[in-house]
Amino acid sequence: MAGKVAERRVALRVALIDAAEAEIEAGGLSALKARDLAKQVGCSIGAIYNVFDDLHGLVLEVSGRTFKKLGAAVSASYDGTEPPRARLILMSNAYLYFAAAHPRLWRALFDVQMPTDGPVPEWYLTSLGRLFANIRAPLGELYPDMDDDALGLMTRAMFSAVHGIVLLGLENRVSGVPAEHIRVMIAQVLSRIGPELPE
Amino acid sequence: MAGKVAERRVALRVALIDAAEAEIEAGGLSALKARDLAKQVGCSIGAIYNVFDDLHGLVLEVSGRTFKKLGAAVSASYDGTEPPRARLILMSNAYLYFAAAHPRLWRALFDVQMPTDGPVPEWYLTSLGRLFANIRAPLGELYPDMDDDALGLMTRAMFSAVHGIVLLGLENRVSGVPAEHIRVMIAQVLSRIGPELPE
DNA sequence: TGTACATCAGTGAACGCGCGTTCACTGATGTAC
DNA sequence: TGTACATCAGTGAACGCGCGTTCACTGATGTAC
Repeated sequence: MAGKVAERRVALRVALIDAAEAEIEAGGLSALKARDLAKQVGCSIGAIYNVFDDLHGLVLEVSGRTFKKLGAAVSASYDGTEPPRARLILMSNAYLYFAAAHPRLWRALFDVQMPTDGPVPEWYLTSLGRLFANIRAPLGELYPDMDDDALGLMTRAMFSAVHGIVLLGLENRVSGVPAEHIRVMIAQVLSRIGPELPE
Repeated sequence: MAGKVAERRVALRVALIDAAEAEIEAGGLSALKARDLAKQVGCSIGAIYNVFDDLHGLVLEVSGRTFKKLGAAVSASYDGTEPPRARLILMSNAYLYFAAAHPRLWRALFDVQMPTDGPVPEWYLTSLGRLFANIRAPLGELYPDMDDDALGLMTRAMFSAVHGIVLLGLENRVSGVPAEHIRVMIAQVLSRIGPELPE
């Protein structure tokens, strides 16, 4: 049974990621404490550092997981038969509901300090790329004459716009409102996105 | 000269606010340290607490100032004769340029912890109200049949959308791009905001 | 199968650092007479 | 104007706390023979 130790290592890793996720979901990134994690999974503080380089590695692991779930939620929100504008709205609503259901995990996605040396990790770019591809397709249908660069910018613009509406909508500060209102705001903007208008 | 002491108090307050602003502009909210401030204005650490309850009060003061400047920049960006869509774009660009010129002060605006008891301070609501009024007017021209509630939501939606585009655009993470590209993204979205479209 | 040894997971007290805030003290400023 | 006193701005060393991370030690697991 050469694997008994290795198995335990893996189990500890998973347990720690689970615990970190729960911790972040409950109190946000800043609520993640080594001592709490150790208590929650029933190991010593030192054991964490046998399995992770530091807490930050743990946070990245949680964020990777969150991003995958978010991508899955968005992908599952449409079936591809909808007209493009409707599809954009469906995806945006999926984004909104995910963010509303897991506000702190979602926030953590944008608050994690990315490693400063070898830039943004691979899983991040992959997940982001997948998300953007989902948005780009209907925009391509909507604007068949747009060239690739413009479409790329438009994709980022649409994502950012929806993100902004969800972000400020979920905060109490600027315009904290019920999710239903946020849904309306998204629809207000997206359902008015048409061909370019003069003036 | 009953005022000599009082004058010094005021001068110290102002110097501290100036120093805090410089500190935040240079390194973000988290770079604000009591020791640095004291060194910068040439007073002792304790003197800060003679004039402010705590560092947080100082941060609020800086944020109030930033918000005023931001509002002034947006207000100055149009003269009211432009067609509404063009005016929205002018204001958005002013917002973008302010954020790009003072990214950390601007970020601090959204990151300051608001007092938990008596909610958001008065200056914040006033500044925000003024900003929203600027946006609401052209939207009202654009959608004369919209009722007040819908116009309110639309105002928040437009602000949030532009905010999102600027926010993610200025970050290196999701879609860090030169300001010129961000300008294009804003225009792409805003110049397509028209009447509601079927489907 | 049994024994001796090596490895490394596991432990948690202790280290180290950053940093906001306090507090006992001092001396300049202002007031009373 | 001069003197005695009170106030309070100003000082900076020290407190206190949180918290990530280390490290010397232990004991279970796996390996060699």
